[in-house]
Amino acid sequence: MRYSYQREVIKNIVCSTKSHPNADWVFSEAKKKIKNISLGTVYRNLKILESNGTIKSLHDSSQVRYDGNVEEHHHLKCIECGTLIDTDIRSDYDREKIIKNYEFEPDDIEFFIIGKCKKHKKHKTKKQTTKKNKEL
Amino acid sequence: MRYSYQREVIKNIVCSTKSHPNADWVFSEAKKKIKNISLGTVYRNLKILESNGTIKSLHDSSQVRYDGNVEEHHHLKCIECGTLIDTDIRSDYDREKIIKNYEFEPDDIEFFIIGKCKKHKKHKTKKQTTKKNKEL
DNA sequence: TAGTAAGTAGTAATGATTCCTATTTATATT
DNA sequence: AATATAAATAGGAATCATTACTACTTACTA
Repeated sequence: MRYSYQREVIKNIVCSTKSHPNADWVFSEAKKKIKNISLGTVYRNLKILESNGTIKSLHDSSQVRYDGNVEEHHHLKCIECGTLIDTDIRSDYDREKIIKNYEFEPDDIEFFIIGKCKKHKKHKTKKQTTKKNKEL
Repeated sequence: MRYSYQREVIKNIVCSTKSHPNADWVFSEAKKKIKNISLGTVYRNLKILESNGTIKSLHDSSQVRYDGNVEEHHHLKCIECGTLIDTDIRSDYDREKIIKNYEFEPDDIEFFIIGKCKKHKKHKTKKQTTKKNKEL
């Protein structure tokens, strides 16, 4: 594959944030470096970088988000604000069983815990419930 | 909520298939019963049925699919054809740890094993490799 | 049986993504 | 270094899933 400055910039943007950006955010960041970069270029290169294994894609409800952290890790997804939070949770499954029972060739997994982040959850956890809170 | 025949038909369509249909397929099935039903009605009612807990939604890369089976179960997703296959795999995580470490209120999980279904995988499993195959 | 608010049909609008094409550019070759 | 050429880009049009809008219809209430 031929070198492209645009691709280099896009890669660096995705790989230097933990914010799981979508194409549009990458586009507006890229414009800061390359004033006339086009949105199509951003989409094309994000796909290339993904098939490269340089970045990963996460399927949000209505859009694709990208992650520069390609180490296996999973996310918490807030139903209120859509925020994706990196976690260190592990998720194992019986790979051999899948191959045998479903004649399926597993390649990767996509695991989200859906719920409410600290900004949007209703109840405090027990740990946070202090005497003061109880008195209210 | 008021009764609606359209919603009833839509519910029955989703709940009587294992094909994880998208809105468009539900629409074309619904038209067989209600000739002038509108696509907007299908979308609106699918959302209502989901927030009801009557059906669940699955986020495909580019569209939303629905599942009338609301029992906890996960899916295999073929990267080649997009097919979703029901499985009996379990996926557990440490709920208390998530609550404590991330101040997150887990509500549900979304777990996909991504790979290739039997129609699209390249290699046969050991189980399927017979003497005959070896001789080819 | 009439009133009314919820639901619908039909269509326009939106938003994310892909496609198209003339132009530019990285790089291999002379 | 100059040239050829295939890959990549910019800019804009097209597509596809989904949502929004609005006048009309209908389930249910009093």
